[in-house]
Amino acid sequence: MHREPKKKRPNLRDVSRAAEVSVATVSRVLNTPEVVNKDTRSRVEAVIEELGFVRSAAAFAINSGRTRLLGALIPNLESDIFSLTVSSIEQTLVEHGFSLIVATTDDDPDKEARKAKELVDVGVEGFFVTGVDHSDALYDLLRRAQVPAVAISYFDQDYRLPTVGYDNRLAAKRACAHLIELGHQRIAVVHGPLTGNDRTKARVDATRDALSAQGCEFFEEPISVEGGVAAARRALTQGGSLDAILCMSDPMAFGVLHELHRCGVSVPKDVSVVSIHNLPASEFTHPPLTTVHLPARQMGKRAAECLARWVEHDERPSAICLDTYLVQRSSATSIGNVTNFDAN
Amino acid sequence: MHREPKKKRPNLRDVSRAAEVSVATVSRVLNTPEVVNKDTRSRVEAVIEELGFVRSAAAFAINSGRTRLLGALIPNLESDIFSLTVSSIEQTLVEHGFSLIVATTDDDPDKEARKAKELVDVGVEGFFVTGVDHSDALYDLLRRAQVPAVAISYFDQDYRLPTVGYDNRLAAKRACAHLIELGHQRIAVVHGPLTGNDRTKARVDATRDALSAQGCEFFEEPISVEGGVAAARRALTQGGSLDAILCMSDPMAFGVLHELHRCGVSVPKDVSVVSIHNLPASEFTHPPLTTVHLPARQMGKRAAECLARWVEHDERPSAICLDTYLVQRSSATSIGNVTNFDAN
DNA sequence: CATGGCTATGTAACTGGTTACATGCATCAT
DNA sequence: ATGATGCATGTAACCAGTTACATAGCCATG
Repeated sequence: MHREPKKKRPNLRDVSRAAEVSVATVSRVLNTPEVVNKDTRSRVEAVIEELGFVRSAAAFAINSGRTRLLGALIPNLESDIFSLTVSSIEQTLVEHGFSLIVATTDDDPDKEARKAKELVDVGVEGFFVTGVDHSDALYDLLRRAQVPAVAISYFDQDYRLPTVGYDNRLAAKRACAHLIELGHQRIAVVHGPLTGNDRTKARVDATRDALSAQGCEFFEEPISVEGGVAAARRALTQGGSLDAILCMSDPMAFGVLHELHRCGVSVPKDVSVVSIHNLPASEFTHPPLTTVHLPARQMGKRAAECLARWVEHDERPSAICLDTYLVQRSSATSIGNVTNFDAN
Repeated sequence: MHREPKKKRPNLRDVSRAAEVSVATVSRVLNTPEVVNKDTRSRVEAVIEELGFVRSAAAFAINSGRTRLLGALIPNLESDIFSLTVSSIEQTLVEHGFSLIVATTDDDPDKEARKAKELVDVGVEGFFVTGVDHSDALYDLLRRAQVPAVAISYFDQDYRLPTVGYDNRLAAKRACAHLIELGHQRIAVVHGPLTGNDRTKARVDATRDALSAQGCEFFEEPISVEGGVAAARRALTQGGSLDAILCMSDPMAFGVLHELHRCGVSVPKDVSVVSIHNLPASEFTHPPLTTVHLPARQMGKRAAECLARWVEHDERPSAICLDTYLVQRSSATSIGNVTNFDAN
């Protein structure tokens, strides 16, 4: 009763009939109002208003070949790691007149390929994918559907898709360099799963190289605060004595800090903690976290601009590498007043 | 050169020609393969594969009237408050074969109406909106476009749209009741902007009622960790002596805890802190945060199910109220050993 | 052998818009 | 009076699919 009987949505023909003009004229009122006579136009507009006409997106798309839809394939939305980027992508795309479909993949290439297929099926004109490890099915789809895609969170000049991201190896190296500079020798490296996550892989690889002269042990747990707690617990018990903990991702560092505090380990006095990401929350941990800044928002913006331009003007973008830099706060300090010998 | 000349995507007619069958047969292979002869089918499938045919989403949509797209209008994605819900919505929708377009509104009803228009223009079959304060333009659009919409993060049995959420007033009352029970008298209430945010409004209203017997002062800052820091600073300086701080949202509580710690105020010994939301991070603050749990994930799931069913089976859902409950951790304690008189 | 039913396929209309081209008509210079 | 120009509008084809209906071939039944 408070909901009218839901009659069929009126279409262009209905409007043209009611306004006693041709469909072409109605279409013109919609698309190029300036070419139609003022009186006719207002009459048509009145009818459109009266009938509550809304143009069918599908019919528009079938003619223009444009859906103004882009899709983002991201591991998840629950962590700030990606929600910041997605947020930035969405805000930037609006300026270019695109809407964004989000699809989560759980870092599973097969799931990613399936979701990509669904995105194509609903008509996206382009994609964002995360990282550079993807299933053949995805590449195949991109080729067949001729849909542009840019890869984010990673930089690789030579990758088959344009990448917009940062050098994950370098980011890890910056963190390592800082720890080395501070004189740390026994370092626990806390990281997320290596399968399906090329970002983590690259960082862990670079870390292994950079810390080859130091003693370091690796602890793998899920990328989450809980994961950080678990890793810290393991590092504390089985890891013997530690100078520092290096986290490959801020959420894990939050967990590490929490667990160290709970165990009465003082940061940075007893153990230094350094991480990678510089999420907004990292400024407000106890103590504030020293971490390598990854420009998540900027990356979203740049990637969105690239893909928008690619789709609109058919200009394939070239790879973009964004800067990372260490943000020194107070969770890491020199091994300090006690034995501060350095090997070389 | 590494990118083929981008010839036009093959269509149904191209396939039918190459396979020497009619368009109807190709269409049948796509939609009801069981009715077509095995040999014919495999021949057509081979051609589809060979030509790299992908069916046009727009053409499919124009016939079926189905786009399988839903839209979510949410204030922002940067905070866990919404990203948890959106994540849950997305995961649930996949099971129903829908894709999700996200659009952020910054709690601005006009921006929301504009984005809603864009969503309709790209063809969504349904909406999620946040809260119950919206512009007339939005309601008008929903009516004209005949697009179902459910409102989340809020419960109101009598609202014009079905709501799937929780009782924000009750959530605030639970927090207040806890503080009263613990004997707190001088309470600073930290909250986000009241304009355009009905959730905050409802909570602040309920708090004002519940704490009418206590002394309480209100501090408005942006809903963010920084906002919490700013609010705590103001509360500490201009607020005189305080028993407790009640935060209307966890991110603000994180800032409050941080600032109190920085100022050497011990929680909960000197000041108790209670909040509303129970974000995943709330378990890992210092000290762990006592907060009223709002079922963000569950809400996303339920809302997604409602809207999916509404769109598919034309069953308008009725409002759903999810439970909230206090999670006691260690940021709030009885006013305790010192003067613990209660008025009634 | 005609009839009926079944299966597999084709023809053409239809979805709801856009748009190339045609037309009608007023204005203006010749 | 005549043709050129330009504006406003209409007609019908077209986009890429789906689908109602028609048809053709085959086998079984009476």
